[in-house]
Amino acid sequence: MSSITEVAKLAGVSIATASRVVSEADYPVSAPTRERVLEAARTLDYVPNALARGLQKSQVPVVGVIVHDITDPYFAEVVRGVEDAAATSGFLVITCSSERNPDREREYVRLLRSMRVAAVIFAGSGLDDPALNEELARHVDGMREFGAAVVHLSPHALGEPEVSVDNTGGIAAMVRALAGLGHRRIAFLAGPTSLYVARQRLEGYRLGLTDAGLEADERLVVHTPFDREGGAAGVDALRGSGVAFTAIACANDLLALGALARLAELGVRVPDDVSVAGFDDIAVAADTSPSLSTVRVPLRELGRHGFAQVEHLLAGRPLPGEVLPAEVVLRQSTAAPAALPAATRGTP
Amino acid sequence: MSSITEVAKLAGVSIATASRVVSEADYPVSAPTRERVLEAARTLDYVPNALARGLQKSQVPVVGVIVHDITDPYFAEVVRGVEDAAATSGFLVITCSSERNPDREREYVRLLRSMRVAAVIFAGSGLDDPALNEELARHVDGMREFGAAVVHLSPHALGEPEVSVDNTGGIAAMVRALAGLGHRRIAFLAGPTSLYVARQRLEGYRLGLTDAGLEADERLVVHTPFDREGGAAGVDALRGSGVAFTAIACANDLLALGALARLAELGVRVPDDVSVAGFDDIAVAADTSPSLSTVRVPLRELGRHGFAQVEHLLAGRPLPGEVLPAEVVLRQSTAAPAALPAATRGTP
DNA sequence: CTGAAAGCGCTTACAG
DNA sequence: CTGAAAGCGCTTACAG
Repeated sequence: MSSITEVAKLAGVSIATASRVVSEADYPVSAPTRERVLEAARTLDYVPNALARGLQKSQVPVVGVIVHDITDPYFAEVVRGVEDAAATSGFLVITCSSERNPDREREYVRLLRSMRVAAVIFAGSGLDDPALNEELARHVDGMREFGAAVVHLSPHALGEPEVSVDNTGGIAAMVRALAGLGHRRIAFLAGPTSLYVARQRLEGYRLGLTDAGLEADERLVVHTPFDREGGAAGVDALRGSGVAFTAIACANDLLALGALARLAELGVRVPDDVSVAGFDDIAVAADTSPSLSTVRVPLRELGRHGFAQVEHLLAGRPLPGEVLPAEVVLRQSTAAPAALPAATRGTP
Repeated sequence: MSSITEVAKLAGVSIATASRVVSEADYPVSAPTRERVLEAARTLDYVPNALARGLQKSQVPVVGVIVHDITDPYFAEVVRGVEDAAATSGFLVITCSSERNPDREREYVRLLRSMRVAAVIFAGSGLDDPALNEELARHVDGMREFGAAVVHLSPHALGEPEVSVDNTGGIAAMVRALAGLGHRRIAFLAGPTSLYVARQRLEGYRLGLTDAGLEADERLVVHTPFDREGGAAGVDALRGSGVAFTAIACANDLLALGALARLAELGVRVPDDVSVAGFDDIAVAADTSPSLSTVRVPLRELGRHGFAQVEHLLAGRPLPGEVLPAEVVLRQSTAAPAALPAATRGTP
């Protein structure tokens, strides 16, 4: 693997000049000299050493993305958005599936620091874990100190996210849509209590209820983990409690998928017996049967904007905070409640 | 951010000694000295600079994974396996969604080379593109030359994959299973012709047909891209051709998902009117309705074994090539063909 | 067991 | 416009 020294030698110039040419530095080099260096680099198949350059600059063109789990379609989509934007700028993307495990998260941040990555994007929501957050704050300060950009894509303990999605408004809109179909008893699979994003969505549920003039009933709110199993467990909890409901809004699509599967097992028809709605609009939401009504969140966009913010931060001109819109998408899993007299359907 | 120089100073030793302690070098250092260095590192919150170390060693503890698309559940699962194994060894994982685009793939490999990553794992299958493969071969040679490990997880132009999955055997087993249910006319959505992995699976289809004593009919084989849209298009092509079939085997789950969706739109009942089977067993396969019969491939395992191979390669002791088993999983999307007299059902 | 020194491959004031 | 030289933070023969 040839180094800049060899390129310089072949071109008959100093390594300083060679460096200026190949690194596209903003520094005058005569056209013929430049051409000779470029030619030498080409014939030697020169690939600059990013580590040497990074050591100099205390920074490599790499962005780390901390996600809950890359196999969760939500995060895969966000990471893809980051990747696409990053590729355009010659940045590489490191994915870190922390499983929301403080130890794993800690370890990943440590490794990213040791790599002197130019930026870290926290794609997952913050956990309400004071000890972890304190340590994270230390690391984040440490990273910013040496010039790294830190960007959050969802609510967390350390401040406002730089880019995020309208969680509260999105869920509220879905609840209003369900109310608009005639539902009065709308249950909510709220996800874990310890996650800030889940709290925002729960707030959205309450807001939607208020907007629709419906009364809140805490027995209709079930907390479970944010996955398929949680959705199934939520359905069981709801049915076990004996409380009446005609629709289930879910804080994310994975919960809705789990709920759909469990209801099918139980022989409960969707949407005939109960309506189900998700949140996120991951790719499979359109492929389930019945297809899932949900709230579309521009996830890839979220990743792209996250990286855009990184670039602005690195350039010293941070963009103002940004909240991406969420939009209700009604598919087959929601309908007017069966028990309702036809006349009242559709009037909220 | 403190450096080893400061640690050495605080501990009152040379940087050589400090280095030997913090890098856990295999070199004798007296216990009390060691303790003082460790103590100093702790109080200074010392995080070693991986770039400086990597510059020395011409290698950083990072593995790049080239995938088709991280939002494709197949690849997300493989990457997760790599990540889990890598984390155990203190390696970070860079994901590169190349979209099977030669230019993107080229550019990613170049960036990975410039980063001096310790290894590159090609998770996606090879493309039959001579120009690209020639260039890839050059890069791969270049990487191996400076000590990087290169591992392939599926068939490609440059040789046998180090770790892979029994594509041919898996599809053949599924075809035999369908024949076992009584199907005689089994169509095959084969994916793209230019992908080596698709060719292996097509071979598996033919093998399964032969095993079951069924005749091949080329009109039953449809080539489309490896995604949902391809599955829908495949169904249309099959129906448009007017050829008779009672089952559709698909070369991957995404095709099957697309087929399922299109059949539902068309009012064709699955499995009553036609059986559908996939390949890979991605997470959603169990959640569709009807749930998808498929071939389970240990994807996370594939990623884990891929990284294990990387470590062995880096240690200079490559593991022998390995083919992971694939296993038929029958769910709701397959059944005996309706037209068949009950007496003959189940006998192949 | 300990340390002084060279060197990994770049970038960038500084001098010309 | 060009180049000599210092330095980024480590590791590792080499000498003691």
